[in-house]
Amino acid sequence: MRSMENLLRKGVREAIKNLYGAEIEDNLLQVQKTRKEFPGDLTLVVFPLTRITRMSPEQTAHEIGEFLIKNIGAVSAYNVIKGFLNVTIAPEEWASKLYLISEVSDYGATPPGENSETIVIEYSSPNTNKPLHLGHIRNNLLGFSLSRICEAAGNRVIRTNIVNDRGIHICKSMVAWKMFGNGATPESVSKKGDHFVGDYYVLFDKKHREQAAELEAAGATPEEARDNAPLMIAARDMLIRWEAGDEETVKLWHMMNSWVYEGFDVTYKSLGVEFDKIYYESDTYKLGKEIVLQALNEEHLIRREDGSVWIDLTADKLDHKLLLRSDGTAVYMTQDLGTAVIRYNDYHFDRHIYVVGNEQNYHFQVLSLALLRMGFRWASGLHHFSYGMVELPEGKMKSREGKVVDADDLISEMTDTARTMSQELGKLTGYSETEKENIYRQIGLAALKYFILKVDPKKNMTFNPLESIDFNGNTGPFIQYTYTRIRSVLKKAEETGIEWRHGKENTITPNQKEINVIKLLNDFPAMVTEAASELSPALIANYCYELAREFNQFYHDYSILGEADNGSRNFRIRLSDLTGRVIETGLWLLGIEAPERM
RNA sequence: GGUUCCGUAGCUCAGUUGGAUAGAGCAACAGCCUUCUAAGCUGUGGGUCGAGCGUUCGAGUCGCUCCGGAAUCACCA
Repeated sequence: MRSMENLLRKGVREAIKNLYGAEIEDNLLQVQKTRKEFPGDLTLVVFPLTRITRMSPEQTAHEIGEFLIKNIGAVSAYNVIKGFLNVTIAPEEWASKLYLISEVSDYGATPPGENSETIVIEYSSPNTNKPLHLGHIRNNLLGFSLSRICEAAGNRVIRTNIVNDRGIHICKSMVAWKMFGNGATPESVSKKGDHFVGDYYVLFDKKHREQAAELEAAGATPEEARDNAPLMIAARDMLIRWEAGDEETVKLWHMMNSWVYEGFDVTYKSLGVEFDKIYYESDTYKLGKEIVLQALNEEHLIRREDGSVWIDLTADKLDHKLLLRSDGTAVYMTQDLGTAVIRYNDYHFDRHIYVVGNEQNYHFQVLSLALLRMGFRWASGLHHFSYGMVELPEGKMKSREGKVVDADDLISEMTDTARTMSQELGKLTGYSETEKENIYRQIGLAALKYFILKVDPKKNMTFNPLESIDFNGNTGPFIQYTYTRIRSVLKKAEETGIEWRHGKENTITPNQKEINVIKLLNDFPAMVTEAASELSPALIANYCYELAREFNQFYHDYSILGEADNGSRNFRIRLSDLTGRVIETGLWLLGIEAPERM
């Protein structure tokens, strides 16, 4: 549509010049799509022009309309309603538009060029003490989709993950395993490694609360009880030994982390997300400390009497923020400083996008400012992609209390639902069980992914585990279904030996349903660009839905292969083919697979 | 209390730099399969866009003030 809009803009510009002898500013030239209730394709908002024309909006619109009809070939009709000039583009123009864009290879994607940016995207960032849950799913899907969208918009993208593999929370599951595990392993109890370790994290919390309750009953304050419970002492003790490099502790840490990684790999694989480079906090926190100490020497920071190191951000309306503890150990911020510097040295990125929940808005404000203050100018390219939380009807998810929607469980439930539905419909005859299972998986995941990605990332979303995610209507499977219909038509066309690609009839006058689809197809490249600049997978998701819906109407009202006129039939096949390709690309940008049949 | 974000149909969500009579899906009801896949298509009902004031020819969209919800403001990550 953009190219058509530009055509109209140019025409209006000429009209104003010829009729009123005036040049017009861009912001007064408002061209938009015509709303469905009104006849026409594009609408010029005339109100802003009346200042120049010195006539009523209606009169202005009529004069410009007349001029367009006479001078712009593509414009076939116009009408005026109030201050709106609705312009109809000749159906033949849409037809030739389709021929044009259907010949473009990788339609919608821009290859990297001179002006391409290098963008590092960090997402996922799990803790290695518990399995992934629905919140992580949102993070992973957003991050992965963003990476593909940025790539399609012509950027070089590096997908990274920072694994939070050290700290007191990791030690908690280690302590619990050591004390209550009796040497069990994921293999010995046949449990996925991340779930296995996560169970000990939950167990730690349970036992710790029991101990704290005992201490409280014996007269301790709640804080004392929490801090002095034997398990908590053991965890802190283990952290100190870990930082000191104690051999036995480090060995245990390696072993338990490797269990978790094996589990994560399975989940990442079934979610279909990937990374180019994985960073570990245990590798980056030391550099963070060095950077802070160096900046301290250069007088960017403040050292208090107790030895702790701070940055003063009151000038930026923030607070004083701790960068190193009084005992010299690192905090969360310290390691993020280190990670950012390592990444810049690795990739010299133009932009660095952190896909992290909105609970950490403050943290990332501080991170950028702190780096800038320390003289790292590239830190202006840091961007916190802040997304909303996924909540349960009863509130926030809590791993420690086991109140979570587990990622693996949810994925397999989605597959189960897809299997049940598909078997009821019974359309997969001729496929092997393996092929069928793969399709169930694709459909189930599509439902889940679309459900999450269609929502504006900024907004918190509620997930009710009791209400299943839909497979009909505005859903991922609906879009996939449209794709399979198209594939089915194209396959049949091929089997029948129709050579539709050679047809380039210029005599086609498309009907309204066809035009509606072409308009949307024509929008696709602009949608990808916009989704990249807005960082919004939701734009792509909603676009795909709209396209699928529009195509289904066309599909319902007209026969494609049954069309008697060969030119018209070939045109419809071409339309279907491009729609299929755009849907496939659109879904790909969302990380959703497009099955041939379902 | 400070800062940031959110509030649109019973539910889940769209709504482009301000533009026309605020749109989808789910749920409810009524239709459409001897024709390319009915996970589809068509129709009906459902709204003081949290409230008010302001800016404007024009406000769901911008500004201000309230109301409601969330996050954050740790020598936790």
